[in-house]
Amino acid sequence: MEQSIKQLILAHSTELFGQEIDASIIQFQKTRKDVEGDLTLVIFPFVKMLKCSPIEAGSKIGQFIVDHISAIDKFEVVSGFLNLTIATSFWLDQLNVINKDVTFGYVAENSKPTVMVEYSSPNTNKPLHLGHLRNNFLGFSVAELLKANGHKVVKTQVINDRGIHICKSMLAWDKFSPLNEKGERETPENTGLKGDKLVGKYYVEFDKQFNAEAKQIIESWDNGNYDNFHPETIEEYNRLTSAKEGKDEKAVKGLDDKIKDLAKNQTTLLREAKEMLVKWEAKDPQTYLLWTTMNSWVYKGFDVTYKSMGVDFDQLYYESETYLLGKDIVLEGLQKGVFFKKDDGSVWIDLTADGLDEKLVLRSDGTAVYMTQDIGTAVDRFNDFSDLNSIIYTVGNEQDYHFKVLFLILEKMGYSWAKQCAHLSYGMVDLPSGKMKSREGTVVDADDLMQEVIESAAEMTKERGHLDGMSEEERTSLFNLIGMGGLKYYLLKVDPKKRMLFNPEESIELNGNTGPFIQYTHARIKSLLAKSGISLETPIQSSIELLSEEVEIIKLLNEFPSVIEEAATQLSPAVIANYTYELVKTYNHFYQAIPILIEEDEAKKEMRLVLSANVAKVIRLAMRLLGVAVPERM
RNA sequence: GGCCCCGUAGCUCAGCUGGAUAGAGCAACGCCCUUCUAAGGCGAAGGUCAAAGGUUCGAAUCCUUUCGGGGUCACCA
Repeated sequence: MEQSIKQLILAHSTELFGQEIDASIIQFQKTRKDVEGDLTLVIFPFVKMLKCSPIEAGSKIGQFIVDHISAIDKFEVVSGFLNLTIATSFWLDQLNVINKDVTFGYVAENSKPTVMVEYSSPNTNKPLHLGHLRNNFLGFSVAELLKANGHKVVKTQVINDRGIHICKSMLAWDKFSPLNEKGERETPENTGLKGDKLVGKYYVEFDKQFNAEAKQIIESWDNGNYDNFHPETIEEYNRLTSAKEGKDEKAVKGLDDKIKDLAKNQTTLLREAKEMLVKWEAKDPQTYLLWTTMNSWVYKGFDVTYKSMGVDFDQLYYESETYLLGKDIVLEGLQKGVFFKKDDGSVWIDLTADGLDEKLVLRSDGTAVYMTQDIGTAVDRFNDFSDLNSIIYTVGNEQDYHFKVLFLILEKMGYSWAKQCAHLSYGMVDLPSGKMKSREGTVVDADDLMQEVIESAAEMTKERGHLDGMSEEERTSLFNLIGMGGLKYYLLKVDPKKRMLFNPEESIELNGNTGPFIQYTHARIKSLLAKSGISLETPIQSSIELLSEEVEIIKLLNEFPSVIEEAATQLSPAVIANYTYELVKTYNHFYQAIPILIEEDEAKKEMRLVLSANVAKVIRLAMRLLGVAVPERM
């Protein structure tokens, strides 16, 4: 509709304004709810050209549109805004079109280039937490959005399965796990613990012992006992200690942290962990066995968590398999002169000309760093998928700098696809108590949270739900659907880019802008339709009069395709969430005010049922994009 | 300190490619279930859009500065 008006004005611009006009000055917006009309044209840009008042200009253009487009019934000019009223028959035609389309709003699949969406990408040394939930729900949803917008999508993750952090858990398990009566160390089988939880337990244990050891070292330094330490270390300690003199609290804390780091580097535990990493890189059989065993526990645990989350992956990448390729590419780049080597043998890239720093890409001992493996993984992916057009990395915004550098390196290496890569950077999830810190035990475990949310949904649904005649199995799956739906919606309704606050009480709310509220509306419509027993196939006659409440709904339904497009372009599920909430609120207002089943006029009743059915359909299609299922009853 | 992000109602968030009187939810207050699921609806209340300048017919939205919060600048990942 906007397009046809635009074209009309452009085609007759000379006639109307005495000159050619630029398309950009034709600006439409939604008409305010408190004035009459469906579509508003902003008149201000035309005023100068016509040299008359906004009212005169608006009237002239308005009359012209009404004369030429039959679907525009009338117009009204209010202080520089031309409000156009669209004929009800137009809206009814739209409703019929929407009604016929079972995947209304979705673009035909695979009609656009292939996109890879990376998300989750956990370390294999500890269980998934609340931050991962935001990441996973976001990544999954963005993948769905891109599919609905016509792209072919490959969902992936890279598993950070190697590195010093993994060795820490391995070492701690090896050293500290108690033996049971059979002489076995702790395993998921003999403890009943989920694999990722067991490994995480030892990661925490490592940290505990490690800190205790560092503390002891600092104490001995404080007591003037410097035996067994390198003179340089002692010198550094003395330098840092004396620097504390007369400094404020914050500066002293910073220096204390540096002293702590210094002491940590002297611990036997860290030294042993480093030795283990070297052994691992040398493929020492015993270390390798321990590594594969413990990783397999973690993967089993993750699988359970992913299943509860309702997310999946088409292709997995393991850092342990891509870091070598990364090293090769760095060496290739060194030949090409993209990178340079320092005296100690470490390899760097100089990005100062791009306003960034020098960045390490290979350690002096030749081992890979984070960047090395990310380069390898990216190249690996484009090798694996010949039709791949771009990669979207769902990673927290604390890594903004890393990805800026990564994309720049790939570009300098001459990969044509480098410019297509994007970092879907999302904000951290804060708790009311502050930031989540795994070391301080303030993380919210993903499994625990999901379980709590489902239990809470069960409790509240038993209280107020409509569960008669439902089997135990159906109930369980309903509680799950409501609990998880609420959690996903809660995490996705906020703009991904923004840091967000996770309030445990709000996350299980059922009222207001929540997942269950939307699910409830869907269930209520389904109940209505079930009772009606009407066929929704036959088109509605366009002669029916529409109430403003009905037009409002059709208008919103009509926007759905462009909402999907916008959400996909912006990589923002929040756009979908906000739209759906708006639709549901508008529908509820209608539902409350207008009789549907009890309407005596059959044609009106049928139209309202078709309208309701399509609201339910759009709710379902929209929620599917968020990974949220909707129930038939609740 | 350099660079990046953020600041909208008591709280959590929309609105940001400039357009009409800045919107929701939660909390607090009042009303509506012998009409279809009240997990709902209606009403009232709540704002110096961090502050100050600038651009513009018009600024929450764009630019500059200041203040406040966060992130990042590792031979960690």
